[in-house]
Amino acid sequence: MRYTQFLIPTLREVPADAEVVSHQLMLRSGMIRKLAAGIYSTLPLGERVMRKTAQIVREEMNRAGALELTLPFVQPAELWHESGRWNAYGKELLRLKDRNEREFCLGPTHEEVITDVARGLISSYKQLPVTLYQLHIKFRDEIRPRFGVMRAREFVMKDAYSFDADEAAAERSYMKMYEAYTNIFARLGLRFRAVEADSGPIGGSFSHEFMVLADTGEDVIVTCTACDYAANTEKAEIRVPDAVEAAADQFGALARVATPDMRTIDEVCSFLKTGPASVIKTLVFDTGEGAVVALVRGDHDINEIKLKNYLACSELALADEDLIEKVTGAPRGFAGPEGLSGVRIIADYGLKGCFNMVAGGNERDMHVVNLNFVRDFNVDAFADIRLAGQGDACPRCGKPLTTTRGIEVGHIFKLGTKYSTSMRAEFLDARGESHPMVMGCYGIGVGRTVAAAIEQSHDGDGIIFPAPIAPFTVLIVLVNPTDAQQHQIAVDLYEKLLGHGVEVLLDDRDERPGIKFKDADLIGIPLRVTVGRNAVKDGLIDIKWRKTGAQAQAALTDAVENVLEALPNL
RNA sequence: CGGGGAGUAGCGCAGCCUGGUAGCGCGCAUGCUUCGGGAGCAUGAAGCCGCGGGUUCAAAUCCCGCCUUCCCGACCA
Repeated sequence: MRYTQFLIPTLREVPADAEVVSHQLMLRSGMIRKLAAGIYSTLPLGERVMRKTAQIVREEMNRAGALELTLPFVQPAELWHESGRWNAYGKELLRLKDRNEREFCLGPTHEEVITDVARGLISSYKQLPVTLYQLHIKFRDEIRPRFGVMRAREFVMKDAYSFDADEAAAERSYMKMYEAYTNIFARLGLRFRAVEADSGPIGGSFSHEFMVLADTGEDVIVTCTACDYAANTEKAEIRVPDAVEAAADQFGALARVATPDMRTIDEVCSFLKTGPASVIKTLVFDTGEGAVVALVRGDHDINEIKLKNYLACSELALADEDLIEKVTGAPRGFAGPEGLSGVRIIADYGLKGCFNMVAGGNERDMHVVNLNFVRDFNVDAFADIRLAGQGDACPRCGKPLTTTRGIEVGHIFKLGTKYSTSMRAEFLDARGESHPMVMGCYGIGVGRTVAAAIEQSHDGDGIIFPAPIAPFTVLIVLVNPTDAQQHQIAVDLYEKLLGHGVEVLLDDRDERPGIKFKDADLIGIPLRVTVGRNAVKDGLIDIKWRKTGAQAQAALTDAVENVLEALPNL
């Protein structure tokens, strides 16, 4: 491709509304342009990157035996009523009506449609297993789109769905996808990690997220320093500590102290000259069907997902001021476990064995000190309800966990029969009995993967594309296109490389060299070849590696060979 | 939805407080010079000052309402 015949509208300045690096660089390099919040056009350069990424995904899905198809983007409400998600999905589902007032939605995911397809086509165990996938657009009306294509409302996704005759077979399909995903992200040249994840409202027995490791990631993941345990903090378990019950003779005398206007753990701690580990954080939650009180140590954070799973409730939110007051008799900031009645109290394991604690006094401007379990208050249960973090014990081996940040680029779920049951997607087994198909679903955000790659691989000058997804492999900078000799040399090289099947971009613009070099760095093509006065004078070209900054000179006569040799190691 | 910013040329911004012919830098077009890391000079095109209402002789500027957008939070495969 000749630069003058392509369209790469690079920006010198950083667009004001781009915060994260990948977003800035995708705008500056001319890959994307914003149309509306969370809605982007993909420009020719970005399109090449997206397609390369998608193609790798496609190849690995095919290799795993999955079959590509395309499902409708606009979906009738009836299907969503069948699965029960028309009401359950919330405002993220963009609903619309056609000219006859029939209700539709834009597909945020395609379980309903694929299940409908499967029940129409599959009727016998002989047709199973089958995994179907597509690469196309999703729309989710996110509460807050942000970070460019990382959290867009409209985005390209690969979504796959497996159908099996039984649990064991479904697990094999799941493992196949797990392997395919591992291959995909490895081929894309990303540093990533598969982690155990919460399966969320979709349900199902287990789930893994594929995380690209990057400091700017939205998700925090914990990994074990000793074994291979890794999980999203939403899910990460904490080993139940060996409880050492405090002896009663260590208990101090329970006392109430005035703590005027001190509502936060920090305020109370500095006032009472103690540390947050000696405080019981008392949180009131609204489950929609009554309040629940959760207790965690002051230096710990509640994990609402764990609490929600433990309580097995469908809704869970921090209580508002009114409910707090109803439950504790005090305004926010003075809740404590002592003297509460008529409400379930769940305490985190981290509080086991703690004694002489500080907690709210359930009265305005009052806290209690030397509060002790059993003597002063009781709980309904101890459970693992806090967020795992640096130094917590690994649930598998007990060694310390460490935290890193990641960007979720893929997620695989074992769905079970949730959709096949509600939508009656059934097949006949060898004995003629009817069963719901056992399903799995598997997603990869293509745009997000590209953004994650950039997030993970860039420098102050611009993008450093991993070679497998680079829009071009080689960029020839023709320093002075008005010099006929230079021009001829560059075009010769360009055509020879094209002849070898190399994806080459020839920068034949009549621009100053500085502009060309800056743009070259910005758009991040792995290998740069400079044809300038040295080529005319001495028959030499310069080769520069974008990733390492390494440079080499080559004789014109060996140029093609030298470039070809460099390609496998990009 | 709560809190906080911002909407003025393609991009980045000033002007607004104190009302009076809409500016700067980059980019774009043309010409000359230049040409191995974002050149110089000259000339030029380009604006519904987010939208609607109000105050005023006069509104980018003051007042009211709305929209959009970004950030933090809540939420979220």
